Amino acid sequence: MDKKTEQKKVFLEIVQQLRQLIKMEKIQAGEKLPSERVLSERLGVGRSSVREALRSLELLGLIETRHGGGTFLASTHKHQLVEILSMFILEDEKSKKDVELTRQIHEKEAIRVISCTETLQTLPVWDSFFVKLEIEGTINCLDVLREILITSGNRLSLKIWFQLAAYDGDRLNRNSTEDEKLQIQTMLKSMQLGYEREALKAYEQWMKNVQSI
Amino acid sequence: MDKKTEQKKVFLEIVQQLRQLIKMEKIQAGEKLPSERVLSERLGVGRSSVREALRSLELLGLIETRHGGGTFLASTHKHQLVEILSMFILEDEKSKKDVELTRQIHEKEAIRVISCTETLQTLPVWDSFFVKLEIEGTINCLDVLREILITSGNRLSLKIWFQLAAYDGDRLNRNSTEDEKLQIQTMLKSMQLGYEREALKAYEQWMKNVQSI
DNA sequence: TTATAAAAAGTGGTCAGACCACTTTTTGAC
DNA sequence: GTCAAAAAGTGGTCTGACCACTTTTTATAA
Repeated sequence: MDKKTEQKKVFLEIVQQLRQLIKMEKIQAGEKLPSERVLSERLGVGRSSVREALRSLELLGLIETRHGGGTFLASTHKHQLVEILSMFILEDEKSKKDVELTRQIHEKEAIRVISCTETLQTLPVWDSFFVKLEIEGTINCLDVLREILITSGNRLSLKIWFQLAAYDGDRLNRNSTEDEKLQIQTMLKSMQLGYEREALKAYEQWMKNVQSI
Repeated sequence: MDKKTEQKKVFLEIVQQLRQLIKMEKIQAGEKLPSERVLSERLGVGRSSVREALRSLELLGLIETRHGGGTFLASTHKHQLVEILSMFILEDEKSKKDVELTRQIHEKEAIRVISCTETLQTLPVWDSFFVKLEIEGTINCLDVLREILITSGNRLSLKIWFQLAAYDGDRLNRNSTEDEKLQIQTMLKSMQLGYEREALKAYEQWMKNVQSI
């Protein structure tokens, strides 16, 4: 017998089933979920149990509920989560640092991958960043990193990065400063030319800059 | 008026109040919380509302509940946020290759960190691995990697690695072959001496070996 | 026909009560 | 003093009810 699953909490199973349902019905971000009453009937459980599962997911920011409107699959998981986490979990600096370091682990690896792959180096998107930097003089830091992660091609790493950026990326979701402009340009140019170590060096300089903000 | 807060979700306020209560009563990790019925009375809300808040905190791993026993404040850092998120992330990410690559991202970074930190290089655990390899001629691959991840000191990275290893690490949870013995020894020795690149090279050779198994 | 307001239906928010399963505490017989 | 039975305490779940709010439908007036 599978003793590990047979004693699982029921409301956790509901969470699982909800995940399955979302997958089966191909519910996209922002779209509506079945109502609580419908869910309780379809899953064969009481409405209160459904609500316990939904409230958990809401606290995680995975769904959004509108009084009288319905329940919706969240487009961006962030809202209360950061608040709750900082309230209970991320109280000590060590945890915050770990989130930042782990996010950077994925960013550095993406830079390495791109610097070692010619087909990724020559993508037009990097040039478009240069153009934007020259014309507007600045660029959204998070946009640059997101593009790097996307380009690197590891979708799982990208998903993890999204989660980490949701906690830690506030300092990055802004336009770059004058100092950063140079570091970003150096990093992108090195990446394009396949200079892995130079790209990483410029990235680390950039991140030092970010820390002081 | 503070219109932003006056319309907040009630169950979120209960979460807040619970936190206050924990602080006020100086409830330590592992200690018991008031029962659901008592809480609903003290907070002036229905028991189901209390439960919705408690279930949310349980999903985050901040509290533990024992059927018939009570609700207890979880010991710190036992939160299963990563586990929950990985449930949602890994569920629809079927690419085994991405899981493997991402797991290796974390392993490589851990090797880098140790190779650059003298206090980590000189830990006796590495020597114990050498002794075990010489006496028994083999060692559990997963044990070596786990120790590396633990030693690197990034608890979040470690948590993510555990999840990835649970999906992908079956091939690693075994004793090393004769070929691998050399690669592991080279990797560990290079790490001890601070030879980052050599350690990574040996690691990558090792992983190539793993793939063919 | 179109526009608008009223009514109805749908949905989340909350509460109260009931019953079950399990654990802890108390009781009482030995 | 021991130990088993009974009682009390507690979490787990379901049902039904009512409220507040939103969306849809319907009815009325322009």
